[in-house]
Amino acid sequence: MNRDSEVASLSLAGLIAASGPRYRTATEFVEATLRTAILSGSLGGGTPLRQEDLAEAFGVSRMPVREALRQLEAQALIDFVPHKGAVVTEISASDAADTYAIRLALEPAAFALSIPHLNGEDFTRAADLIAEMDAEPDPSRMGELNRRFHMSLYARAGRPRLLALVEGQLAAFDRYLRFHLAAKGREHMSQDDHRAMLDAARSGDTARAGAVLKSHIGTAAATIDRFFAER
Amino acid sequence: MNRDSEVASLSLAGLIAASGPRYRTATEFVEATLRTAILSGSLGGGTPLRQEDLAEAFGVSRMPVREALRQLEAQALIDFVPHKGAVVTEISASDAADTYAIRLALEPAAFALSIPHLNGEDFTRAADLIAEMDAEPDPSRMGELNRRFHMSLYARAGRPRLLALVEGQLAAFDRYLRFHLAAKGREHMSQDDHRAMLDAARSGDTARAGAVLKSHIGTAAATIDRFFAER
DNA sequence: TACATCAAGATTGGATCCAATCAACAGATG
DNA sequence: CATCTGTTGATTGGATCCAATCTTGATGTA
Repeated sequence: MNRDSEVASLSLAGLIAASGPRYRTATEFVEATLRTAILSGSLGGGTPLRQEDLAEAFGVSRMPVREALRQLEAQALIDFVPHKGAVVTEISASDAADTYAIRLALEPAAFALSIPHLNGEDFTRAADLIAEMDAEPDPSRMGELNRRFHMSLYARAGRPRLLALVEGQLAAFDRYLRFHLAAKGREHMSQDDHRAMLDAARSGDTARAGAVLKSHIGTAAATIDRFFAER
Repeated sequence: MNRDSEVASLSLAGLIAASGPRYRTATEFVEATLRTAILSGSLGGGTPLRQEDLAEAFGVSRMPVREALRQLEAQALIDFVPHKGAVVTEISASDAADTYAIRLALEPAAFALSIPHLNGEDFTRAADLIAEMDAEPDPSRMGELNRRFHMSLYARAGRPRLLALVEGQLAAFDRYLRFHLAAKGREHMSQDDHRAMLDAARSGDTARAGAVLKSHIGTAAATIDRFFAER
């Protein structure tokens, strides 16, 4: 066993032990844990993922590991290198730009479709999530809250596949959110954006909501770009 | 073996025999063949797909079948019903609307990013594909040609993940293209749209190109909607 | 010393086997 | 006659085993 694999196993050990929800199948367990580890940065880009090591770390056979890796490959989180094992895909300015281009295309569409059908309960939930984010000290939980906030505003779009795509892109964005938070200290800027989005949605102003959202995503993109440029 | 499964096997037999390209792995072979069968309509919505039957039909074990089904589930082409087997997802007006909403969001973005970098070779290829579509008598090949035409215009967007998403949506669209072709006879309408898209791209008119593309997608959506409404 | 060749190790994809779970149906019972 | 229950059959998820392929390092030679 080489050192990289040991590192991967050690990084995973905590996550595996802390596996809160109980999964229906071992494959789900492995996939969800690996995805969390990659998106949160516990498994950094370039980390090799050998099936046998992962199977041992998870206490399962190689088969659920294999299926989980396939799923992660489909989500562009890992690359398969034939006869060398899977490796966690590297993050890069260009990959981040890709994510932002997709978000910029999809999210305003989902938002516009959703706004006319949002109700009071939705607005309350979104406001609660803003408050939660203001109070949340743990940066690693920020990704989920951010994702839930955005999704709460898109939820009434009535387009399940569109929403699934958006949610996937927001999850992919988690890999970069860490840098964003690091660069912006406590990220008050985007909380202002979030409030503006909610306000616009409340008043049913679809055009303004779209403009705010695009600017929100654009600001985040610029922050990440700057981060990559500065190294 | 129940009758539905026999139908599925029979539908597949031809495709399996005609498998032109040689695949690197059995999983790829099964996945590609099943996807083609579903997208082309050979396997209609609701068809149950039992792993054992498929394994027998493909001449492989259940394992590559299982992995292929997982991939297809991730692409929303099949649903897993626990302890009942997988079934091909039903197509519906609402699902079609979902596909169109996604295309309408993603494709203009890809087009706009690509247009400034398109070169003469790209335009020639696109024009060739239009000519090919004009001459193609086989409706089942139209989907691939249509997809390649669209992708040829987006190819220079420089956003690999965005393009992968777009290509996936265009492939999903194949399931509806059959109805579109049936409704429009020889579909000269959208060939006009295709020429207009190419013209706009050639002259570098990003705004007009986007407008034409949106109208193109909107027209197709309306045709499909009408088709579903009429039954 | 550089390079070609070959053997051993590692890694994956696939096959077969086993256990757990659930659906469906027959039969009993109120 | 409706309903509940127990049993059987079907189906999947997971484990273990095997074969094929590639990488890598050692070794011999020009």
